[in-house]
Amino acid sequence: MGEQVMVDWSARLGSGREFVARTATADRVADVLRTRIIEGLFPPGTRLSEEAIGQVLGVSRNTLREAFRLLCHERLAVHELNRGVFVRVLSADDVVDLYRLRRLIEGAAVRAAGQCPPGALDAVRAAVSDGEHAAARELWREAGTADLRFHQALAGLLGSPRIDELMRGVLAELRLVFHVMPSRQRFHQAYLARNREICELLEAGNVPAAERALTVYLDDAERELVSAYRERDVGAESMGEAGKALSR
Amino acid sequence: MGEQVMVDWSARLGSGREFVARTATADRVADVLRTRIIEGLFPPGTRLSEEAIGQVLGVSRNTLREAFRLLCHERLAVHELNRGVFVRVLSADDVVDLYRLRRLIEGAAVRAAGQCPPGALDAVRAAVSDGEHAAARELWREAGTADLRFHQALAGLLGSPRIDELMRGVLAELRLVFHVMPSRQRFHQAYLARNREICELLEAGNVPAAERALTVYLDDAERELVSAYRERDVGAESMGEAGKALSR
DNA sequence: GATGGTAGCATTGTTGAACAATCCGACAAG
DNA sequence: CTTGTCGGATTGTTCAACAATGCTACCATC
Repeated sequence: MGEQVMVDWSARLGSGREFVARTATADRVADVLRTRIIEGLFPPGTRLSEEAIGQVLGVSRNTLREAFRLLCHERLAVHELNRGVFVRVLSADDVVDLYRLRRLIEGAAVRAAGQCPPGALDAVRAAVSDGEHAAARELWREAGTADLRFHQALAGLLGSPRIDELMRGVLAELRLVFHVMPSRQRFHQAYLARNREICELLEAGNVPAAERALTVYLDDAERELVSAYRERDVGAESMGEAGKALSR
Repeated sequence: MGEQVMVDWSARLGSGREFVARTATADRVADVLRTRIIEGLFPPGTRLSEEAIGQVLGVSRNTLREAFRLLCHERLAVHELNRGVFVRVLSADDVVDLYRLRRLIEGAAVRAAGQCPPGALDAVRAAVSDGEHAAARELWREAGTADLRFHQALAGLLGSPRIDELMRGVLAELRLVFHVMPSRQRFHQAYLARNREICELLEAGNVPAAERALTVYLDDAERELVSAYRERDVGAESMGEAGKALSR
């Protein structure tokens, strides 16, 4: 008899558990570094010195190394033995692969939007209008994050925790790509209108049209990024090709 | 003049780079623990003691902790603050989520098999016959790994490094699920014939039929695993429900 | 008998120092 | 211009120490 209420308690208390349970320092350090990397304070290629960062953040080298491992596992950094960890610098191939994943995930999400419960699109709609408001006030940084949150919400339609985290990782990697591009503010702004279009098509239940719009969106974005890479590469042909190949 | 041959050298040497570069001990430790976990030597729920394992493997606690972080990030273990790390014990919800991911990945892979270059199905075909040979000789362990390799090869048709690694993680988690099931040998064996069917349909270019067969395959497997969980859960209701819920 | 406190022990969290191994740049020699 | 070589700087790894936390058993109280 009392059984039911106890289960009820535990279910509601469980949601607050991650609040009471403080996180380990290594996790917090990883969080800090992750945001620093994503926000561009550490440009791709930057070396993350154990001693320097450890001193600034006030943590020991051992703890810091645990955090580095996590970042490397998330592909935000790379670990070269006896040389240290560096902020990841992505190649054009990486961009292609990332958009392959996006097509897979977001495409499935749009197709699944048909049999979603009402209210599932709330987060999507909110991200769209947030982006527009930010753009109207010329807050380009906010507009960019809103753009990414739109696609995160899109992936969320699948209702899968693993896909949510996968998408988080994909978008984090993508932000690394954006930093290579000049003026990423304009880049995001150009796509805000398309976000609204996709959102409205979904609300109207027109899944095929939404899927087509999404495909065009992703194809255009990928093309733009890859061509930006091509231009940048021909501009940096000062170093010998052989040395470049060996350095990877 | 000599430029061309140098580029040639570097391209071929680059493939051997990961051979010469020894891996760090933390990575090797993580490898060992990973195989121990997925082979079932450490059953789900087992606590991984820092001192005990560190002593056996001859590594220091700090190095071991780096390895633990990796395993937690791969979802093969969970880290509870001030309590240690435990081999992950998956819930029925996890099974559902994992099969959602499998449907997404493998479904896309089968659909992409149409425009794959000839020879792309070689790995798939090899996994199928390996599994049959192993089953014929009643090597159930080998048959099980061949089954998983079949699906890994299927995902490989997408030609995406990230999806390959994602699939590796998904299958590793699933092996954790299999250990909960009694007699996982029989489980895999029953699906070997379906693997051949899917493979032959793909070789014949009949993509829609292959996709249907795959869907049935995944639905059946998921149903079987989830029902096994349900049975196990009602059998283990000796412990209070509230306590069980809070322990997560 | 059930609840609540408390002391002790084992384990984890984190740090700092230490030493070996490795990389990198500079500089000299052919 | 290439090839050794040397020294400084950084990473790889271990060890020892201490604080913080969790667990268990025991005891007291109602």
